[in-house]
Amino acid sequence: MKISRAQAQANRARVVAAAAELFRARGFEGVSVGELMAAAGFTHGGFYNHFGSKEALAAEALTGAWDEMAGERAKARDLGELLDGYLSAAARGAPGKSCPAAALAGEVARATPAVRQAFADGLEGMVGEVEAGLSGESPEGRERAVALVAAMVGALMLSRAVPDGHPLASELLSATRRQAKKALL
Amino acid sequence: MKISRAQAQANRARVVAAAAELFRARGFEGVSVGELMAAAGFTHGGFYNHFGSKEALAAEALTGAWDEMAGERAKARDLGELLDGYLSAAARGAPGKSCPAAALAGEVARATPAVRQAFADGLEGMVGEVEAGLSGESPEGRERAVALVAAMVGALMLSRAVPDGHPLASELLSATRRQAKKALL
DNA sequence: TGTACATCAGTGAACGCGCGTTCACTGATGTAC
DNA sequence: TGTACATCAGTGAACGCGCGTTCACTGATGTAC
Repeated sequence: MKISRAQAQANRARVVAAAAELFRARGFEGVSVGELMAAAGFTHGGFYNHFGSKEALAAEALTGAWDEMAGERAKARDLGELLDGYLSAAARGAPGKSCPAAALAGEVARATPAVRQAFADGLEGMVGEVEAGLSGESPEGRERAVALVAAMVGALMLSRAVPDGHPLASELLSATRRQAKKALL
Repeated sequence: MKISRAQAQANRARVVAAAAELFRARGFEGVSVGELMAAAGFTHGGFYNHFGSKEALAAEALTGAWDEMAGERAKARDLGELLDGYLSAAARGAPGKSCPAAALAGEVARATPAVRQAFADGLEGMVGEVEAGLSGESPEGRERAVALVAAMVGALMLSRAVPDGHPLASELLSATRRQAKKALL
């Protein structure tokens, strides 16, 4: 059965959205094309009507995840609020709905150029927004923003790697929150 | 052909050492049991004489990688030197020989409890050494050390994820180096 | 507006492949006497 | 010290499985007249 063009485009977007969440939750290699299509409500065969390969979808899904993150960031009224949301137990427990960098940086380092570029574009956007949130203009604002983003991503990622309930799981988040606020606000 | 017990133990150690490097360079899922054994100079069939499963080896290899890192850290004379070595272009280009956290944190978050525990043990060791290197005793030394470790790991990992030659690739390293030294020394 | 035909999104079987793991076999090592 | 036998580290073929990808088919949509 053929489907209307508008419907087909909407279906394609459903696959990208499902991928944006599943890839973050379980990694690129941890999700099969079949699961991706099933999560969007389809069978696997139609995948290649929309995407050239699984890797091509990965790049698009990454961009989608970064866009979603940018929308979340826009809700924070200042940098302190952004830090509290980013470095929270809720974010730790919901990798599929939070920062693509904290979920996928390791795999991205070994991915195709298109995926790495999409990653860098999103990361650059995050750095820019963090810089804009820093109090007071300063020539080293960019440097401070870059270092802060690294600390945020590192803390969330390490917190997830450590066993649930391990002291470091919460310490990584709270220590980075407090030290960052002390240094930057 | 059977082998002497001492030789068998040495062979086993060769496999763990090969795994410690290959897993960091290409990820747990990116290296097959056959490649691991070949890198150590054997055929794949003998693997299960030494290890219960690939995941069991992963936990051992992670511990081995952390021990290796601790040896490297001991060479730095102070925290500044440690930062310069950790956040260097050389470290960025040699994931197989540098920090297990920056190479594997993402995959560890989805690994077995034994792997996550081995990861946390090594990370705790790193935090302890960084804390010992901080100038001046302070009640918040632990907190500062935890936040610094998060920043270091995040910066190295993100630098690798971004395309080679991208401005952020070197900025992440230098910004974190400079901001850390400013805040902590 | 109505009809005939081309298009193409989605289906589900099938492909080739590499993976982790198992197994029968080998022969030097380790042990019992 | 010498001999006979059990052990077990390493080999390489084989297993079952899930993966990414391909393909013939379907039928509603879109288009030409």
